[in-house]
Amino acid sequence: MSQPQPQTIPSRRERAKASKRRRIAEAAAELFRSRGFDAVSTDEIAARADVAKGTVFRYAPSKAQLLLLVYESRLEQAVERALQGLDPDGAIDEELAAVFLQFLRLYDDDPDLGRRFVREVLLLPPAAEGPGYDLTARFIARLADTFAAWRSAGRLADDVDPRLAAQSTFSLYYGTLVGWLNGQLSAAERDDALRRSIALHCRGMLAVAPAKRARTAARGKRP
Amino acid sequence: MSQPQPQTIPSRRERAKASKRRRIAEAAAELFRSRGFDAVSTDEIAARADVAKGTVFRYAPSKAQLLLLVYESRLEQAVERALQGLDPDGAIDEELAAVFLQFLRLYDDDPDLGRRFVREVLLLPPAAEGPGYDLTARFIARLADTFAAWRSAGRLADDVDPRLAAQSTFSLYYGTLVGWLNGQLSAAERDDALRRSIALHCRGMLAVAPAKRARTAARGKRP
DNA sequence: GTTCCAAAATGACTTCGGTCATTTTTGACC
DNA sequence: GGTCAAAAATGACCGAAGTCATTTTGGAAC
Repeated sequence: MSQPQPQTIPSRRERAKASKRRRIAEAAAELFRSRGFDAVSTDEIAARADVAKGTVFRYAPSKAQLLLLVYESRLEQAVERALQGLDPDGAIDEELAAVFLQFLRLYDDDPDLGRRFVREVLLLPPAAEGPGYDLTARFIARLADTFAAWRSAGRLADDVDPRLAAQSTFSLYYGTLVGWLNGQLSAAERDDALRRSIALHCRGMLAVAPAKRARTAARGKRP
Repeated sequence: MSQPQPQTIPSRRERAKASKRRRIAEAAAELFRSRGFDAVSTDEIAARADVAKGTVFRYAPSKAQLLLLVYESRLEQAVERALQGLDPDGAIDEELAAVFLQFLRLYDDDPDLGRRFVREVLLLPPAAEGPGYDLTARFIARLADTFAAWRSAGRLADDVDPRLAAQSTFSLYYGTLVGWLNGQLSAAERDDALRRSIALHCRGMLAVAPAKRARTAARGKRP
């Protein structure tokens, strides 16, 4: 991706590390999925990955962060797939909905684990370091580029801030995701809510067809 | 509020419970604020509240949920104040921004603790029971009523779904809150981002002044 | 005042996440 | 092969969250 992909084979040490990371991630994924996050101890994960307990904590700073290992690759793939799949000429609201619907589907197979992940990791690691930690931030930046392109093509109003638009759209997605994970929305309602809220949001951003934009009604003063 | 306010004095038992709840909440609040969530143990909280450790867990199912006790009353007050303060004739985007800016200010005094609260509690208690737990859901329902009133007054487009509009606006607030708590936004940027994203969102919902609404451009087909 | 029971409180105990001093492995250099 | 320092792995240990069998309390009924 951004790595220049060195052709040299990584050292034995690097290979061993990669292997351990993978084993730990897989052990955690399997155990979490079969028995649930809380019911699995880090000792079990270590045993299954065939490493000592302390080693687990060299690859993830806490049990919660193991969820990042578990979701990392799927998330990265989903981001690539979604952005790649964008049709530059498609209706903006539909394209955006298509992107985020893909993200929602990531959690379909195990919503409970998804909830833990969203809660513990995606939101609020104060200064988490490493690869794919600010994955969200990087995605939003790329989405902002897309908005900028749309604007350049004259499809969005000139006064739309691409960065803000990207952030806002993500917020709408996130709110929908949470509503579903919390059990307030069924999967179908969730998809519908996402589509409609994005469509609504886009309405204010689209370039008006030929001439004057409808002007805001009722401008009051705040006391 | 919704309680019919029984005039009879609560039984001794009820009074004792209320007192304990208050003592626990206060002890937790003071300790968390002075030393931070992680550095405080539940034993200390119990000692300060002058109850046994087990008692703490009768009033909050986990340490994290103590944060709900800590924030509960401030949150309820803020909701009332914010909704009360709404000017029905004010500009819709500005009124909404004013409401949510008040919520943001709740966390100004201790953003770290706020982050813990938002992370642990506001989001994702699967089936939390009791008073003020679905506080968010109830607030959104009331906000939806406000949107419905605006629409009835002809100030919003007829096809706006009040419930969805309320949910979406809340999502924008939430996203902004998280961005700030995560340190990506300064307090000033946060306020600005909130105002602008709400304004943008409202643009698509406002009733157009006199006649035809600008029609969506470029309708593509999804493959 | 006595009886009785359900609700509440208690604190010793268990379990598990996370640490860290010690040991082992790796690979560079000779 | 031998030496050495840095990186990685290890697992005994620690502290604190949360549990639960037992005790205490409140108050209703008599």
